[in-house]
Amino acid sequence: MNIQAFSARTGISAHTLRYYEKIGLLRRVQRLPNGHRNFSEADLRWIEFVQRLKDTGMPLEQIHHYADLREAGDNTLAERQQLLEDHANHLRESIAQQQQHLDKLNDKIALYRSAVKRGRLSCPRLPQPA
Amino acid sequence: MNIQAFSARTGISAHTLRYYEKIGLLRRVQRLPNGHRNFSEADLRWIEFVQRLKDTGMPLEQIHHYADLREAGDNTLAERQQLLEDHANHLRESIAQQQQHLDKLNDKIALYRSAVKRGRLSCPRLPQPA
DNA sequence: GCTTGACTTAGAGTCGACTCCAACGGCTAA
DNA sequence: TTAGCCGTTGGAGTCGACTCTAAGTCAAGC
Repeated sequence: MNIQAFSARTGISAHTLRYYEKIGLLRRVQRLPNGHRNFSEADLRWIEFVQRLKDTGMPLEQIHHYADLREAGDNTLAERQQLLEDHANHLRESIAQQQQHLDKLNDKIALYRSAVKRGRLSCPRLPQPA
Repeated sequence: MNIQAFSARTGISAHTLRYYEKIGLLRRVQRLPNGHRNFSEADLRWIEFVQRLKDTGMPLEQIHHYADLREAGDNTLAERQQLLEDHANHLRESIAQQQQHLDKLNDKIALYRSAVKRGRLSCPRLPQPA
């Protein structure tokens, strides 16, 4: 798979893919005799996992660390598991927080809905004069 | 409330508060005769709302736009409502997406759990030789 | 009167994550 | 054989959001 095809399948720009290889998120990408990258299905599975970590807020540096562990072999399994569990815990908390934010936002929207009907936002403390 | 007290109550650094005022997220902050800022309870409520928008992924530029609308008065109520509803919809989708990511992550962690017991990650296709 | 410390400003620097640029190579089609 | 692509590289530039620095003001305490 050349870089354009891989870009199309991952939704990551060719620029960014080269950048990821440069900083070590993608490693040992095969090359054709002319020097062009030749991405594999394994690269695809890996980059999809990288995307998941990134999309859930893990910094590239930490993903890089995970890649280091992965490269180091089976004696880093426990550390990788720990890393993923910590990340999953953060994610759980973050989702709960976002849900709270959403609830509050919906409260505010409800205020706006009735305010738009009245044409003003402020809610007077006292009944309007007759 | 001086900038330190306001910083303590919001969790936003004094640096960042000045920055927010500079870029127009905080407006018409009162000053003491010596030029020091004197934040009000209304400033507090506003900045907490700003934090909520920011924490849910709204760029400062869009929050700035909301501040513009707010400043323009009651004839922007409908537009503000729309902006918040759009944002709430994005947030809803984002939460669903994050939840999916979490589920997949948990699947992977489950794999790791059993892998750590075995001491290797790969799952052989065939039963082990006797 | 002098130091200390919190505050002020404009503007520069940092950081993470891209994003682009210039200069080049190799393949194909006219 | 030359034009037009697609690919390569190192390195520079951009962007959002801070974060810090330098130089200054001002009030309180010793």
